[in-house]
Amino acid sequence: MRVSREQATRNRQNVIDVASRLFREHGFDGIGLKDLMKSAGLTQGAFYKQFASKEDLIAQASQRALGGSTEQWIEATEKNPDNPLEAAVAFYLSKDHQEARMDGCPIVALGADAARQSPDVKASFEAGVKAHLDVLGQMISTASEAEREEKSIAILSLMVGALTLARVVNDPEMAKSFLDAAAKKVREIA
Amino acid sequence: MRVSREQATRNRQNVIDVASRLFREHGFDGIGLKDLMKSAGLTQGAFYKQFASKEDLIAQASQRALGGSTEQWIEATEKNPDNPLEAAVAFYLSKDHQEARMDGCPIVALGADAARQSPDVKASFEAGVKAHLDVLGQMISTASEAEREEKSIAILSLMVGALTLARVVNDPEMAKSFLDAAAKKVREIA
DNA sequence: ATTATCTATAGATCTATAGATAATGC
DNA sequence: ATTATCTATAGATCTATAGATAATGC
Repeated sequence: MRVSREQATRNRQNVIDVASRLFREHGFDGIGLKDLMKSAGLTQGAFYKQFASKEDLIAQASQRALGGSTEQWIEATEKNPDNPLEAAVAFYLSKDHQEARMDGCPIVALGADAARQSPDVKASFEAGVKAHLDVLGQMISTASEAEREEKSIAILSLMVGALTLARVVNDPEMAKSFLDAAAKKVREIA
Repeated sequence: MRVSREQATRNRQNVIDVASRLFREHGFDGIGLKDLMKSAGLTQGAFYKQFASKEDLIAQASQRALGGSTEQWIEATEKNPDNPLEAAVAFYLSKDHQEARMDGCPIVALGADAARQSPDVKASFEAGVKAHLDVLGQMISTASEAEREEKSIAILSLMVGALTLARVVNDPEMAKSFLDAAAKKVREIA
């Protein structure tokens, strides 16, 4: 039954990956450790050798999710170096992203949940939001540093808010109008 | 034990009110029916004579919360008829609102939760979001109807996103910078 | 007679722990 | 000898239901 330390590390990383996706899909309270470990190909009993508590996993999975999200922004930048912001808008404010909660932005998928969590979990989100703002800041050409920061905050807020609104309504056309209106304003701000 | 029909109606309304607040505080999955009914001064056994299921209450409490939120926007308008948008910004993008999850905007407090719920619950949110946009639209002086709608969407998105970001970080100064940057951009958009 | 609420409970699920097992790593 | 994972379980909590109770409303 015992596996090598290397395999145990891989297992732990896999649990964090799986959790970062399942939490985004079902919320922190919407998925239990039994189902979560099963999705990672293990049983519930293996959990507590790897993590101190469910909250510990929540903090680590949040960090992982935010890191992956920052990575997505950077990839968008690299895909279109001449107009990185346009590339970011195209992926973030898209129907695909709206429907792909499990692989999408964790700030939107788990923002309301995170606001109720411990400082440890919020620390994961704080670091992730900072990283997002840094990446966004590099996409903006502006005069002063203060203006760069303000614009980054406004653009991230606009995009997070629009995707949130798009996901809480039933009507697909209304959702699209939220994403489109936000995209237009992002371009005006930048 | 039995109470009058009038009292039963009052009890049901009270349960919906209490739920609309406790759900915002703890999330739909973060509070059980036992604690919820206890907070309303009843026992769990009384629940199913009043509601078909927990999901039924979630839909009704969401509708109540969104309605109350729209009401807050209208009150802000009435408090400062000369500059209603400034009044709305002052209450929505404030430290008080950031800290008052239980009585604040349900789109921010429950947006991520609502995205995972049934069409019935999303219908409550959709109607509420529409009402918010209508109230916001009346605060904006603009040339065309299309522009009014786009601006309303952008402003609501910006405010929802900024409050979400403010609530997921630990650092109070960072939170304040999110609210302030959003307030500045809302003024520029309107 | 009806019914709003109560107490009690069924059956499922939750987090966390205990002890067994078997492979690793010294 | 150590330990990663397993099965099994404790104890709490979850949604939902059943049956008793007592006040309403006909």
